[in-house]
Amino acid sequence: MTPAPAARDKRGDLTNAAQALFYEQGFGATTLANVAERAGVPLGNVYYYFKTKDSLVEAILMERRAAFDAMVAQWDAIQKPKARLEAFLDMNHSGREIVAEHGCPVGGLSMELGKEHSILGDKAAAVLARYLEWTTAQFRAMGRDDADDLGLRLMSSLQGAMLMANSFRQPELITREVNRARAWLNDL
Amino acid sequence: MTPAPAARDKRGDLTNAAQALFYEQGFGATTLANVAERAGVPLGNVYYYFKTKDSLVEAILMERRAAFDAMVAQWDAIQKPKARLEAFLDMNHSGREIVAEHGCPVGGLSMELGKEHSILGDKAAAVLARYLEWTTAQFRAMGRDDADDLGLRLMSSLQGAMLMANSFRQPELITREVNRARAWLNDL
DNA sequence: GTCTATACCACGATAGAC
DNA sequence: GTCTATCGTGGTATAGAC
Repeated sequence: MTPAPAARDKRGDLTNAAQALFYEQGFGATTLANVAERAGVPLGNVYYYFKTKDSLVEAILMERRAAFDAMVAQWDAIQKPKARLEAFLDMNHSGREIVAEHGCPVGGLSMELGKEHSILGDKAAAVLARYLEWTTAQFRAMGRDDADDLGLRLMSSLQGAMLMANSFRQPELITREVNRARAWLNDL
Repeated sequence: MTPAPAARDKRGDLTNAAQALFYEQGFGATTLANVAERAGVPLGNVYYYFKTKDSLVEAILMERRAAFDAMVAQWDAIQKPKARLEAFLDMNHSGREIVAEHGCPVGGLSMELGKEHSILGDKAAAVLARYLEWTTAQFRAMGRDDADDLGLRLMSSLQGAMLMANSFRQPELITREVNRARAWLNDL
């Protein structure tokens, strides 16, 4: 048997590079040459894996959805719904530095792609909707019949805090809002 | 005396066109040819008024600041600070349809320009900061010494609502948040 | 001040050898 | 599957006649 020669996952390298660059610079400002370079792949070869730039961002949206689903799988092992939401808040808080630097990865893409490019914008919004559905489900599990309202309020306040934190480059604004949300959650 | 031949303000036409297009399509996605066409000005002539595309967006940022200052001048004629904030909320509510379609004009520019283009991003953030300063000043006039916190909370919740409303194309999300803010304001 | 023509470059995407 | 070379388009910005 020949020893397996550490097969390289070029497709994965490309989505990783693209994910980071679209997040840091935006979709429009990032060129496929940027992505290829960061992934260590020649430009021409990108097109073997992704026929267009659009299909690349679609792949990233799907990965983000999958990543969130994986987190959800962990959180759903927690007994109490309130504790699940607290875990969700913890995650939001732990990302505060990066978010203050580059904004919310999902919110940012949704905003950019939503302008003019309506097909891709809808796909980004669908990822955001998934976050919203999950938070709403937790409030419902808590027995609240205003769960829709509460879920929206939580997501909306976090999005607002992330936008302000990003505009002013102040991660503490996220800390503040997360703490407020934690207290609010306990008083419900 | 020759009758004044309805002098045309080309510079103004250009900033108006650019304002609308940057808002609808984003800064990066809008070409100077788009702007020129919408303004009814030949492409080459744009450069007589604005040396670069960047200087055009800077001019727009200044106009937005001036427009806000003009609103503020009206609101400041209102006696009670709480009523001034209510007027501010009314304005936010009245724009809900357009905001659901294209997002917050200031927040959107701040987000887009903040990515990579840090100089312009700061200028956009400065406009947002001005909104924040004004709301904070109203809470201070109400005698609250947590005015900083309250001002931030108001702006942040509005930004969050606008982002969600835009992602999902639902103006009612803004109505909801504005109503909540109104009630919150009364209970303070 | 105005406008046409165009330089110049960067990008997305393809062709085609290996 | 991989990679180089390149096409075609469309963008910012300029030159220079009027």
